[in-house]
Amino acid sequence: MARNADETRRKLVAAARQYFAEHGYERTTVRAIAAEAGVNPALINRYFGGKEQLFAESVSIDLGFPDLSDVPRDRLGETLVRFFFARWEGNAEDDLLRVLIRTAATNAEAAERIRTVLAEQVVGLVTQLGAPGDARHRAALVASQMLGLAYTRYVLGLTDADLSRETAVAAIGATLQRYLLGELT
Amino acid sequence: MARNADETRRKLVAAARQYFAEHGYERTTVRAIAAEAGVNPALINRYFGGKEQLFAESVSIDLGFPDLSDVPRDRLGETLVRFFFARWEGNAEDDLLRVLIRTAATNAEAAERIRTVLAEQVVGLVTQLGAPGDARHRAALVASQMLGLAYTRYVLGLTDADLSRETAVAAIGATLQRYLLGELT
DNA sequence: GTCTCATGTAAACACGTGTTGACTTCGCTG
DNA sequence: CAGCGAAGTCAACACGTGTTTACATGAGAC
Repeated sequence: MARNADETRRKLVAAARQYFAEHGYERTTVRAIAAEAGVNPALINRYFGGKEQLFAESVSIDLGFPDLSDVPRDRLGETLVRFFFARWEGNAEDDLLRVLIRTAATNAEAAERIRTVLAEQVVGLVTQLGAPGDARHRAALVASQMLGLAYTRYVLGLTDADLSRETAVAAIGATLQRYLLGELT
Repeated sequence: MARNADETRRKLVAAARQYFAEHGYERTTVRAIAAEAGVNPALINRYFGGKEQLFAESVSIDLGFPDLSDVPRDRLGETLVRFFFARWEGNAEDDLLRVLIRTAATNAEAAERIRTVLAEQVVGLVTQLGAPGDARHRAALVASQMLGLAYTRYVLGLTDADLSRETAVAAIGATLQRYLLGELT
């Protein structure tokens, strides 16, 4: 057994993300996480203080919006949808967004996290674009469409057969375009 | 103690819907349901066979789309959004849709239920409207937007301050209109 | 009124959970 | 190489869960 505290912590966080993403907070057990990490369950308490803290530490999130300054303003919506598809399907199973969407359904802290992300990052993006009207409203609209797409795809499990990638990019891109910059009346 | 099996079953189902809607499947306990119903926990097993079956029996769902035949075709989207707002905010706390959205996050059976509802009722509606292209795609788009709205409102807890009712009706109504009947390219 | 059986009660069971504390073992420092 | 502290192990604990079982009791039939 190689003894290295940092490595062990890293392995635990990785395993935690995977399990939390797949099963949500309640249904994942510390024993399963520890097993996946190849580590003793007691070490979760030693290093993180408990399941709750491991969750908090594992699920930090940054949407990491790309630089949109050189994107034509009339293609922002499409770009955003493509960006999210790429992000979601880049890392296979441990995406933090998925953890939160799944977990927020029954965990108040996770829901609060998402709200914070929306308030800080999405509202920020919208404000930066300088569209007329209430930036919060526009941000909430964008969130409702994007979280809905994420929910149907990654929680319900709808596939390309139900909604092909190209159709989604085109149709939802147009929607986001309007939510970001268009007329809302 | 009034002894009436049917009444007891009814009380249990009502309490179950409330708790499942509020906390999801995993976090609600049969003891809590029984307490809310003012009934002995053992009766859940006597009458339903267990927690799983009580859940299944409590959460049956029918979207109950209104008759849309006399709605002008260019106002279908708006009508649909208004319908959903009315439906969601009609019954205060025991809405079955909320149960499912929350629970599907970690419960495979609930996710399957929603998929069935979409496949049968939403695809049915779209087909009936006779729009060009793949009805499944259009239905999935509608679902992504409506479930996203439900998720941000009733799971994340965004309020009218984040997205006013009128803005939602107008903006999302226009989106649904396009998803139902418009050009998707 | 009494008998009977569905209805309701109470306690315990079996199990899985997160967590803890005492112990062992490795790796480094002198 | 010896000693010591950090890293890891093991077993048990305390608790909450869904469920079952044996028992009490009320309501309706005759």
